[in-house]
Amino acid sequence: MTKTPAASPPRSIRDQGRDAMRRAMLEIAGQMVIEDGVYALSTRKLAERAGASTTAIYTLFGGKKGLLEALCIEGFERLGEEVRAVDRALDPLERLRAMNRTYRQLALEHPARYALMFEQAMPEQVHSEAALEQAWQSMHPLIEAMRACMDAGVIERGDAEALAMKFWVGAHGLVSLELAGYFRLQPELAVTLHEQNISSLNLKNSVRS
Amino acid sequence: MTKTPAASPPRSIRDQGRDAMRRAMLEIAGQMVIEDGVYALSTRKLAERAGASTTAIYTLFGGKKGLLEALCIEGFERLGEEVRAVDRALDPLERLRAMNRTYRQLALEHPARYALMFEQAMPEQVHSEAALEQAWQSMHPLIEAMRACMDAGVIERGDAEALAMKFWVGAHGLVSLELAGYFRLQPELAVTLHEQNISSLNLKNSVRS
DNA sequence: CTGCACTCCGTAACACTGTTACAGAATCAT
DNA sequence: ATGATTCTGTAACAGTGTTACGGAGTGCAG
Repeated sequence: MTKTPAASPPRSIRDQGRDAMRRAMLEIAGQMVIEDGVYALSTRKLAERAGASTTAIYTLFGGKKGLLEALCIEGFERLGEEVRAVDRALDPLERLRAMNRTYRQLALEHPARYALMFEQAMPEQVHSEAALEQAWQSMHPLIEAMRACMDAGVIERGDAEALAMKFWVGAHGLVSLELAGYFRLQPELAVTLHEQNISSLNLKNSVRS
Repeated sequence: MTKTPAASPPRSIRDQGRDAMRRAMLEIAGQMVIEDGVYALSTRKLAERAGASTTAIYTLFGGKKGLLEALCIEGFERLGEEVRAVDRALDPLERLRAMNRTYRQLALEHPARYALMFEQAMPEQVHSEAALEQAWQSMHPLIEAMRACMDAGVIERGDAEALAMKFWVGAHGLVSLELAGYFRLQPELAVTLHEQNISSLNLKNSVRS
């Protein structure tokens, strides 16, 4: 029940309006989260700003949980895009570093959105299969960059996916602690540890940029 | 204003009762969080279960934020104790592994408490200096174990604190993602990555347990 | 174009939440 | 014992997510 559509392309006029409304609400909701945090996002305020009623949220998203899940998926889409958009002309290893910076920057810029994606911000919210799939998708550019490094000979050949995963876990751990405030007293330590996280990939020696 | 005491030992009868009440409420609140999640912890329900009124929470903790912060600090205390209690007779490296397992197990056992400690579960909740200090304290046994490994010659000598930090960041990243459900599809991957996290410390070769 | 079936939306309500003003009770210092 | 002070319970306020219920709008047959 309350299954979110978006499966087939919109046909009727109603569905067009419905889809537009969905997009608009998602946009506004995203803004609200970014500006004032997850807890500033209430069904009533969102409905008011969108010129709709709270009921719409239930028909469009199936409640607040569904809304948050949609926001989560959207967040991963954007993350994937941003990471993928990192300059392809860069040196492979440098590109990896740039991706790392992008990842961290995105998280620090919009902590609330990051929290929405990586923590279960709501009661018993379990990330849906769709969200997990999108998260996996957003990691593909990283795997690609890892392969490029291997091809270029700056990283020892091996399982690119596993290595990307390891790298991602490290970066996430750092960002997560940084967002929670645990590097507040020594901000530059975070940067150092990020660099270490890159170094801990099987870098072939004599490579320094 | 509303500064939480606990600085000097309780003197008057009032303060004794006050302190007992504080402990009791903290205990109950902890149970509620562990059993039904952070969002099941409401000032009203807590007051009811403790046989008090919501107002007490404000005089004892300074509101819900203060209550959560107290829970957070308590969580770090317990974490520190559990990690410190890992069998000292073990092989140093094995002890490190055991600490890792304890850490992960504690997190998986009480995810809500872990989230409380490492994510900002409430609106604009910023971990207080006291909480950060307690978090740092809870890491000391790990540093100690790291030094033991260096003394035993299984890990290359170096900055034990920095290495412990690196190790902790990796473990936290893994646990955090696991709690968020990102290893749901491949549970044993988490274990593998934890093992990798240990291996990525500067292990001297030919050491395998 | 007319009816009919249907789906959606707004109003208003319900049961909650955190927080606090106010007055009464309990405790402390004198 | 008296006065000052501090705490506590009641009740209220403003805000939350959610939903039952009618009315409005759309899409499809005739």
